[in-house]
Amino acid sequence: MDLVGVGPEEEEEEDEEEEDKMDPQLRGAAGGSRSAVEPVEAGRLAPSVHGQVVPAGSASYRVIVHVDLDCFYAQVEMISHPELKGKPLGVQQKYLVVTCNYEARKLGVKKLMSVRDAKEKCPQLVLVNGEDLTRYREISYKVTELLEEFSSTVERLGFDENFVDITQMVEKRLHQLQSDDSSVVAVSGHVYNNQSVNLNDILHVRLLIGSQIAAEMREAIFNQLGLTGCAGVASNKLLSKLVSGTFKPNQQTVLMPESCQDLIDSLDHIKQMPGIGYKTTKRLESLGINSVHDLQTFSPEILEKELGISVAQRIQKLSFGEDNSPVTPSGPPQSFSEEDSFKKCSSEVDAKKKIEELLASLLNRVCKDGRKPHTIRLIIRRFSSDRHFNRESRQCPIPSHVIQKLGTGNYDVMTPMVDILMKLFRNMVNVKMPFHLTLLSVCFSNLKSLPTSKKGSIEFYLTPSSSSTSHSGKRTYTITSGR
DNA sequence: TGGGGTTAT
DNA sequence: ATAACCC
Repeated sequence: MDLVGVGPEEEEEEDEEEEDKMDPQLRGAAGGSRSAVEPVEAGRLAPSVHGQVVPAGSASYRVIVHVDLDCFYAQVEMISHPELKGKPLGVQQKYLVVTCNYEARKLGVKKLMSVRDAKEKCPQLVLVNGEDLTRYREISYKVTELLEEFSSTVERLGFDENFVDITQMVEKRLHQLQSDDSSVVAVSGHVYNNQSVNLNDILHVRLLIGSQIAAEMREAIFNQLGLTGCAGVASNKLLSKLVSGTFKPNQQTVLMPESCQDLIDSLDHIKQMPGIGYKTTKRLESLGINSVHDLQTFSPEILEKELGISVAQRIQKLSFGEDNSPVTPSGPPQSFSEEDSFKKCSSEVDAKKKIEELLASLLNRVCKDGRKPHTIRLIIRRFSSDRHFNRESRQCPIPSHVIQKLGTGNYDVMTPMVDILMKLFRNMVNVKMPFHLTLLSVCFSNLKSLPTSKKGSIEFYLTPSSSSTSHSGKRTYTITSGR
């Protein structure tokens, strides 16, 4: 029989339900007798797939996985403070609970709830301060680096999400399967909509292999870093992201192409479509567009006139589940920033103190990175009833003599930097008039690697010998006087 | 609403 | 420099 389904009679779903009720942290702490990921359920690869040649057009068919860590900050805090495990835990920034563990969610705490509301809902809630992102950032990059071992094409989205393009890895495994006669194909985790899987369909087989790779990724993240998360496997970023959230904590889901329409129909408002933000939602609503179906069927011409051709075409494609944007490798960060918000800052002296704090942390970070920033920016938020839209910034190049001093602990780099920042400050804020700021932020950008030229390094004075590589793989050199 | 990030204009 | 998007 060529059709191999993932039927409800197979025990996968029941297994998932039990896992859902378990605390992933407790399970991890219990001695690791269980895997972090769901069991695999196997079916024989259809004979017809064995000899199947990869169709020419399928080069454009990608396999993307979206990995989404469960309540990331709360997980990091529970790893740092194991005594908090099992208790309802919230991570606090100023007077907000920015995220919380599942114990707290069961008791009614939501993300971005005010501390007052959260304590009211859940008096036993334990709160830890999460304003210092250092540990979160470190662990976040460890996750990305782990995923980069699977495929170098990893794109970060925030601290807790990654997209990985595994098309090539899937192709490789597919060829192995096709040349190996005893091959067996299994799905790992859920199939969206419980759709039956057709092992004669090469796209289905690719996605199943993708589900296995996703399981391996989650297993590696759990084993090496002690973190649990969800994964979604699909043919593009949009769909992989949407499908990763369908079974929630610590589970994974694969989307077969036939269920694409059902997945996007499951959104009950355009606001939930990644890529359609606050502003665009407001403008779409004013056009009477509220549902994904509204957007699908709306006149493209009118939409283009209203939003511009770029946004209009992009979001209308999104409404059909189409997203051709590539997974763009994030690499090292493009900028470093530190910010602090507060009730009130209304004097230049006060601002200078806060700016010095932000700068000191930033210099530390930039020193560890090794690259040098060539641009510095100061961002402020003035007191206003409209909290959202109200940031201003000034930036300028960092003078080269200051750049040179970065990373060398010898000279004081604080003083010239603070001078620059205070000039930017006075450029934005008339300090002779009363002012009321509620946020200050300093950002380093335009990061450049140290001069890659060998000039000044020992290699500049050496020249590769004619038999340029030895058996050990090391270069051999003869001494020259420099070039 | 926090404390971050990105790309496009 | 700002505006939009993401978490």
